[in-house]
Amino acid sequence: MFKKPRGTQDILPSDQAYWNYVRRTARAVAADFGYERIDTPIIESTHLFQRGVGDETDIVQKEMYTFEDLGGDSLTLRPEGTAAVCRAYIESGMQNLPQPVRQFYLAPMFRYERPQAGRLRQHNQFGAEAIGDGSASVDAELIELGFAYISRLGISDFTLRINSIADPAERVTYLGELRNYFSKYESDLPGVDRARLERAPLRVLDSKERATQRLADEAPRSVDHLEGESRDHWEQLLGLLDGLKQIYPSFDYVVDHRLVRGLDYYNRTVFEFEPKDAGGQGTMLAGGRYDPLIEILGGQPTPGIGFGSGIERIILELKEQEIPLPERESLDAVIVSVGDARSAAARLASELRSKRISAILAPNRSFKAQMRYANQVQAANALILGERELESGTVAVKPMQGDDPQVEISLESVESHLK
RNA sequence: GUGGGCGUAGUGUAGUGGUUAACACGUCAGGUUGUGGCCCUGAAGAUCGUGGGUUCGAUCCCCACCGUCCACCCCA
Repeated sequence: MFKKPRGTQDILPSDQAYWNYVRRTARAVAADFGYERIDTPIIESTHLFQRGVGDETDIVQKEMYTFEDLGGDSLTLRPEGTAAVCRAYIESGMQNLPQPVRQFYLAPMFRYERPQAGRLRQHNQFGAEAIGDGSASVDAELIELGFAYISRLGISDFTLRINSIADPAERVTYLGELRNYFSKYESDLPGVDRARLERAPLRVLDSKERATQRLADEAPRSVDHLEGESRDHWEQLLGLLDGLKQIYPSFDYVVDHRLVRGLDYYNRTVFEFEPKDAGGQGTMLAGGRYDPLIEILGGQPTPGIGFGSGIERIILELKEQEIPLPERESLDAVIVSVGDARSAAARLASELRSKRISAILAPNRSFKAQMRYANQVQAANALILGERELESGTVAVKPMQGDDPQVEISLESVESHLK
């Protein structure tokens, strides 16, 4: 028997209501903020991710679905959305559009990871990117967008954490201090963190080890190393976020000096939304500023900021919080036929559909079974067509949901009756 | 990639080293002649994840693989 590849999922009809709800909400919120949709290819040149995401990152080093096509080019199933959106920005000359260019995407991402709940090899992201404006108001806008999205979905009890990881130049000095600090306690550090200290000192900050966490709380803070513009930027952002509290009563944030991000291209603002009772793979939405990226990819120096949000994780949280979905679309009519009225029933079904009334034929079974079927599929009405109705040119309309009585109406008026 | 738990009909579970693997839900049929939802009866549906091994004999014991879940790693 064939099975779906490891870490992939069928989104069955029974789950589509969640997907529709989330995607609809994402599109609506994006529209409110003036973000327009962009779709980029599922495959990109491998080089784009090596350059954009960062050659040293885990994503590039060990999680990409990379293959050589028949022409000998190395292609990769996109592991994240930002690099491709930036590529499109450069390639399509979007610097000639009014800045910033606001775009969003709803798209599948691929990473060769070990699956877990909330961690898949193919997952879908709602992402938003604002490119071409480096001011703090854009940072606040993206954070507000993320907040609005999650809130409008009905999710509550989540935390927004923010931090600034400074500009690359400032980070050099900061990283030095950080390394010094942790080196003093090297003997107290668990093995994993000693290794991290060498490879990615920032990562030591968000270690899961208790001992490290205590040390990390007292570690030098990147926000204390901000200078000039990046300091102003940070302070403006905090002011803007405080302003959001006036407008959205439930808006709140915490500055978390241990928040870092895994992708190389981030600078300054980073942020993350996660459920309060977050388990291992809890992060619902995360992003940050990536001012160096466009230039790294060969464009003019252009600031940018964005976030990605895993739809599967959002849906897990919707289920966790038992958030009711808007009513799902149901059939207007199931047509039940008695005796040899079946072809007339088929014709009636077609006529209704041509008038955009949803209608299906009950399966060719006993009358009782057909009625049961109409009930099972939760149709609004059963339309009964038998010899009696054929003779009088009518159809019996039986409402299936409430206790309204069955009525007999002429074939011609069925359409208006159901509408 | 590391460590650990789990893997029995569509779903959720029970069960045993030895003839026909159980229950619930779901599905289908029937409970007479044209009316669903409740109820009753019956039926179909499982090579007990896959492949090896131990044994006279394995769904049950052992190993490997696959899948899934948890923690790490990483990240959305």
